[in-house]
Amino acid sequence: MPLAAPSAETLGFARHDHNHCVSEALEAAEERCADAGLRFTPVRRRALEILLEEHRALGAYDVLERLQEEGLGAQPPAAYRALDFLVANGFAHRIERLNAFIACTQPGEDHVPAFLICRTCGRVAETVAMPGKGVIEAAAGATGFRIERVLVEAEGLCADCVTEAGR
Amino acid sequence: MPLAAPSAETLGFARHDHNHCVSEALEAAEERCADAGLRFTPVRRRALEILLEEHRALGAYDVLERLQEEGLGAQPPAAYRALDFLVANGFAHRIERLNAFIACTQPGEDHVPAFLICRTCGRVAETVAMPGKGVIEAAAGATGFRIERVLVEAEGLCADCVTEAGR
DNA sequence: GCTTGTGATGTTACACTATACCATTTATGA
DNA sequence: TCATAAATGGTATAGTGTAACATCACAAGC
Repeated sequence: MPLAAPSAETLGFARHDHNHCVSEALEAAEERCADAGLRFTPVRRRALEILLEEHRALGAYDVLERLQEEGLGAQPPAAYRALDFLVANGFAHRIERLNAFIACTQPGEDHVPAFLICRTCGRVAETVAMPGKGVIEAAAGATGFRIERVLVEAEGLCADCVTEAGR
Repeated sequence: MPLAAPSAETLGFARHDHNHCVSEALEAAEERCADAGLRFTPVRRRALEILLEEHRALGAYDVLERLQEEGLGAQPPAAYRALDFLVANGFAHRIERLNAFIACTQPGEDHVPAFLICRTCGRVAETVAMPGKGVIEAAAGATGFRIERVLVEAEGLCADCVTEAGR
């Protein structure tokens, strides 16, 4: 990520103050866990921080590797447990297409997340599936299917990579 | 699948003549391959047939197991190659949520498939994401992201399992 | 303070999913 | 018929995920 200003990186695909974005998200998570009576343990906190550090999806083993460097859990279950906690409580999402995880950019709000995955640079942006579940609800309703969770993932090229490819 | 009539099963979640549904799909595939100059080899044909036999998503190793029984390829690559061919040419879809494959119920037509996955009985129905890619296009457009493929998968309970659970 | 129960963590071992790589065969067109 | 590309056969291994059990830490109640 070649950028001039040290603290300006890309959120999803838009510029923003990343340091601030990370610390703020961590504090918010801390607070929400306290309110909800959830234990925001060191491994969980660090796992979230690792995910927040980049707007890419990281594999469980990528996260594990970094946790290991700091003596926080050495085996796969450690990473999976922390990640499962984050996903279950809305602090992170699992990107099925990539078998990977990414920090949620709008935790706390109840939403149907949708992801834009750049197949070239690997960056991922989270947005919201516009009409919510509406997309598929009609079809589901007709057959009596009760939707509990919807997963929307789009694959393609981000603006930067489109430009790159156009040259 | 406890059903009275032998040839009536469930397409997605709706009743239909399954034998007919299988043979028709196979013939259609045969024809489309001939037209497109694709080679519909025995392994590929049989792999599609295996998928068509049930309206569930089968793992690559499930398919492999059945292929082995008939001497059509013994190693994982055999199954993955056949499945990749089917997916690449629109005869089947990959369900990311399940790391599994399912026969396409509307081959030939250009569509954005959406799946209803019952988390209890494992059956999967294919429908169409109503406003097509529209769901996510707005957000994508704003950031200059160029969508190439959209994946929509809903998880929940099918009508039968809702009834079951309600008891 | 002690106990006790619950949830979190540590650890081993293994199951499942997927692909890189190279050899061989088969079909197709020049 | 030969050259080429595509398909298949096969080995080995990489990558992803979890079951099962032991242990530990913490908070609630005695």
